[in-house]
Amino acid sequence: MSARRTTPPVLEGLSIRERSVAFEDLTARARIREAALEHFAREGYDRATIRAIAKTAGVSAGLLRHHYGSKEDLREACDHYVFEMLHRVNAGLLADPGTTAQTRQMSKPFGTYVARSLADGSPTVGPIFDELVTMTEAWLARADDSRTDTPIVDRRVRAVLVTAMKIGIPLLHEHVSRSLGTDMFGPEGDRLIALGLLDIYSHALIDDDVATSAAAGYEEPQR
Amino acid sequence: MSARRTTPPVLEGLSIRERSVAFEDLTARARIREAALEHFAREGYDRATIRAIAKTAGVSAGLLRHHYGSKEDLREACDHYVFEMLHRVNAGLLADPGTTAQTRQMSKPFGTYVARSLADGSPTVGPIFDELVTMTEAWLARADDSRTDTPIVDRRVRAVLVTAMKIGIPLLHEHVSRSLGTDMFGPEGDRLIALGLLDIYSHALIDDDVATSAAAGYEEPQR
DNA sequence: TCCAGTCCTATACAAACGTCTAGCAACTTA
DNA sequence: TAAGTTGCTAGACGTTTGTATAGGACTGGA
Repeated sequence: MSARRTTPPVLEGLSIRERSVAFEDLTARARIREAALEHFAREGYDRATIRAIAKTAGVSAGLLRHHYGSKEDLREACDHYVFEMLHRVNAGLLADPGTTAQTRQMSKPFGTYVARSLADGSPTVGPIFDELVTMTEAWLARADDSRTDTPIVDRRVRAVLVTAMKIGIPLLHEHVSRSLGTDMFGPEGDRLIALGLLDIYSHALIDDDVATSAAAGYEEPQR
Repeated sequence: MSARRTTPPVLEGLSIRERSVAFEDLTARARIREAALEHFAREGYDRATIRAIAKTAGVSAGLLRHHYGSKEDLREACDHYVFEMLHRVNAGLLADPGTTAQTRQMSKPFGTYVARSLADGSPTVGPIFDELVTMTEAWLARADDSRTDTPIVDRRVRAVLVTAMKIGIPLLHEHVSRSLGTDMFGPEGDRLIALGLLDIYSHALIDDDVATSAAAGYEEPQR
């Protein structure tokens, strides 16, 4: 297939479903992993079944066990895979921050998987959350520079909250899409969300004096 | 038990676990409901089992079925119960907005249940999300009044995002608590989060011009 | 006293699940 | 050619799950 390559160089060899390489051309082992990522992200770890994943991958349930051992081992393999993928995406973004919109689109399936895994309580995704918090913290540092007053709580705390909040959106994709009137993973929903987040992040949602007076009630433990 | 009543009048007859009435004094039917709320909120619908809920309630699995029919019916009963509770809390807050800190604490178990149900895809909690969005929308209206520029997206869209983000925090309570170094449902974590949210909501996180330039890339569909 | 209804337990059942074993076919290596 | 390794399927096993049924204990009214 020599069609014009639409994959940005940053994501070379990263995603599968969205790239030019066909799903059927993958090895069975890779197909199982892709199918597992899909099922885990969409249905969660518990609802997803070995047999359904195997069926999506076009193999038997026995082969899945042959390659990955157990369901828990399969999840760990997916976690490590996504972990490495996100690192590569991140490194690529640092080197070439131009193609943000496209990479956003490409890394989306990984994002939903991470979000779902975090909510499901996967034992190995904790470091990913911590890393996202650290990235947010560095991002918040810039905002704190152009700020006159002193924040009432540590930057780390705010980074944790912003990170968790951001992940909440794909976690509630069903209700977000319904309320938006369009699929939030589609191009229209994606645009709405991106613009909405930019607007929210660039404006204060409550008055400063209202916030400080409300914060006063929390400064000392309530009786 | 004639100890000083700590329950604010707003929540009269609302929560159970945190009130003076003992869990053992409830009818079996109520104990089952309370146990189900606890298990569904903590473990999610799939991981929670009929038998475990019955054991927590101190009854047999058969009695659970006798009172509630099926697991799905039990979930619906919990949904409707929480739905009504939140309405009463909301009505009470409108009538007497003074005891916000305490009511926050009291309505927290319901909040985590709603959050988990929304993420689990419960069929009957959709309206709750829509209602929360509407409340957020009214709340955003005040912020829009004291604003000079025109928002780039509809207020409804921003309300949806803010609502989903807020719910994301209890959904990721495990990682939030770990990153915070303290249980986010404890008094210390609760204070940190309340203050953190106030700080975040009362300040812009990115510069306005940066946002507008970034938004420009989304105004027209990318090629 | 009898009877009907309610509350409750114990046990059984069918389905679905993760896991395991046996075995076949193709390819590689000695 | 023989033996070993790898990729793969089919089927069975034991457990757990939601659900169903039979029956006991208690209560209130006729």
